[in-house]
Amino acid sequence: MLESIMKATASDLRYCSIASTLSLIGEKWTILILRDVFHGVTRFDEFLRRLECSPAVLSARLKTLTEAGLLRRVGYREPGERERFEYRPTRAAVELLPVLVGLMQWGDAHLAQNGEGPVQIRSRANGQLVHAAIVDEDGELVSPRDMELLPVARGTSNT
Amino acid sequence: MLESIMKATASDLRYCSIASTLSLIGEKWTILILRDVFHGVTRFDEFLRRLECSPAVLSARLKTLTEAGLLRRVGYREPGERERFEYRPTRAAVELLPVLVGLMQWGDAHLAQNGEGPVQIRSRANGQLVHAAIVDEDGELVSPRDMELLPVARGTSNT
DNA sequence: CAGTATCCTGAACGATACTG
DNA sequence: CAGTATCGTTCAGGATACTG
Repeated sequence: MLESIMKATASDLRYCSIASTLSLIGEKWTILILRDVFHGVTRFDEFLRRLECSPAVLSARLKTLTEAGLLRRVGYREPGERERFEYRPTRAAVELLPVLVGLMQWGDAHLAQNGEGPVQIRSRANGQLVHAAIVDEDGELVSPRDMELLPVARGTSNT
Repeated sequence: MLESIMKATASDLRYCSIASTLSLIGEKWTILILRDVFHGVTRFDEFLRRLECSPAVLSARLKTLTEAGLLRRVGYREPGERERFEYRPTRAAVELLPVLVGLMQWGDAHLAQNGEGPVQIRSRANGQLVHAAIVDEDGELVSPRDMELLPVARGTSNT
């Protein structure tokens, strides 16, 4: 039943956007940094305490994420201190939320002891639990079996 | 504006479901294998050709994914041949689709040349493009700023 | 506090040869 | 065809010391 959800002609998947995105954020700590950013963490020291990774790795990942436009460095200065920086999510980072929420809910459902994890995400509007889903342009839910995968011709027909 | 999307008390994130899920499927080739599975790839040799990874790595990942319940091995036998196996996605794998679609659309939007990737996913019902989103229990879209993150007490209050 | 520099280890990966 | 076995390498990451 499931094998026919998507059936592609052999489009060139080496240029696949999944692979591209993973090459940017697929390293071990990167998504966890983003997770903490959405938890409100902004400062180097706090990332370090919560992630328990090495400062060198943290520094490198923050730099990559900043250069990629997922975080922006915002200067601040406590009175009498030198300028320091906070790391805040950009709109591009927010657009990764479905991925983060999707990873979380999958782990909740399949890896947590009783099917629920240590964190819930609710809508402020009505208190309902939220979840990642696939929707069409009208916002209507699309079932996996109704999804059709289409390779996009590129650089062949026009000029 | 964005920093307050979620604001958590310091719940213990080492047991975070995002981290758990990533520890299972966060290795370099795993998600790309799943991608190909949803493209209809089922056989070892075809994975190998499309992924261009080493057979040892492929074998190990297929095993992990099968043991984790994301793929199932289905025997088949061509007449006169010995039994061989196909790898097909389980329901648990289908539940990862929002993650895959989310990764793809983020790459399309932020890494592809002209904002579109080599593959489109459309709804068979109405031909519309689909995308990963965050919805509430009624299926209504939830904006990131309306999301509220709540730590779940565990093992403290009852008994 | 907010990082950078250095050294080291291990694991993931690539290449390749081999097997039923 | 569908894998397993072996070997070598590279690179991410851990530990730790250091700097403005």
